[in-house]
Amino acid sequence: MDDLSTHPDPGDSGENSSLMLERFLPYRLSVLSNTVSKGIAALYADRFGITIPEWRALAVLGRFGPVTSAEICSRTAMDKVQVSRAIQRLTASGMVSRRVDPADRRRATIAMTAKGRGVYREIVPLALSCEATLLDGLSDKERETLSTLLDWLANRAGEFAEPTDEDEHGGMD
Amino acid sequence: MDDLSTHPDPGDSGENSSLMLERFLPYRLSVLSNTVSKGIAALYADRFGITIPEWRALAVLGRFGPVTSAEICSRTAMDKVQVSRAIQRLTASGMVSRRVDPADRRRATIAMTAKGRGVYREIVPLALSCEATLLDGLSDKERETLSTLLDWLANRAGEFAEPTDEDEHGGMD
DNA sequence: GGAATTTAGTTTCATTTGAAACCAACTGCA
DNA sequence: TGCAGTTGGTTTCAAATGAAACTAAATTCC
Repeated sequence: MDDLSTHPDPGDSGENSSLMLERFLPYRLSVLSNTVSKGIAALYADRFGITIPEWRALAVLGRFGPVTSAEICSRTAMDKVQVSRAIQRLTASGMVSRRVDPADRRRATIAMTAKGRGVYREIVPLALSCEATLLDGLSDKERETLSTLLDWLANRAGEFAEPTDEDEHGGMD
Repeated sequence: MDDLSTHPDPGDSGENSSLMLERFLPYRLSVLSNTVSKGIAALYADRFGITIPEWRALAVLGRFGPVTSAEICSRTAMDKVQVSRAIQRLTASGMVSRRVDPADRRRATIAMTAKGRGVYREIVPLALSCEATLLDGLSDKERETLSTLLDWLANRAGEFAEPTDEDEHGGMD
């Protein structure tokens, strides 16, 4: 009874005429993701005064060290405007510093400050414990299955989001 | 290699010091959900000129017939402002009609118009086919597992989103 | 060398969103 | 009655967002 079929009544004459929103995969993903994101956003906001885009940028910096905005873009699935604004805020709050690359003066290298590293080191365990809470009670096997399924969906979604290109003029951004 | 552990290096001295964003569950959910939602939103927008909140409202109306705004809220996980605006747009585009309940003149009953029903009947199969595309290639067993896991996560997320009440003054809305 | 193009990142502007205030109608209940 | 809450739903206002325009630097191609 816990399946993924989205029809209310099985004896539903041939063509699909109704739909159970609450079983509809895109809807469920959206609600789940929003619930999780809001919870986490609230946590980050009132404990560290940062938003999710800022956290994502920090996460990249924490793992890969000083990088350019462009690298943050590609590693966080955020667009360049979001990243630009996140960096602005992080700079304003003294978590990161920007220094123009002398070799290519359009680029700037973003690095965490001591303060940024401090916050980062505080957030990481918190983030991990959120994740752990979410997963608590699932076996390793189940977690692996979940992970595999999510990757699967992400791939499929990626495909059908970009309409195979070819008729579309440019790329995305 | 496709597990859900979010650490980069296993030999990571005791306390968690780094995190792989791209394996972090909340992040993955967010990216996945956004990809799916954007794809669908684009589809609905240029084929029917409606947004996702409007689609959700139609989905409820299509399955449960005339209902109040409040019922749309509770069945779509949208808040009353979103619903109010969705109904406004749907009314403007002639998809639904509102009639004030004479018994309680604050309430209004929302019903689909013939036009709304037409659109609804067109969207449903399209929505289902999107979902089918996403799931295409998964066995029934896998789909069921996915569904179960999503429900699980949704429950856990629901818990940790509302901080057990008790210290929080009001509820949420 | 220098005009035309591309690239990195920011800013502008119009729209979307959310929270809180609000309004109007209903429900106690004194 | 009649006035202190509630409740259903809308409006207002400020902040978040996204698309497109823009700036400045680098690169390409004559």
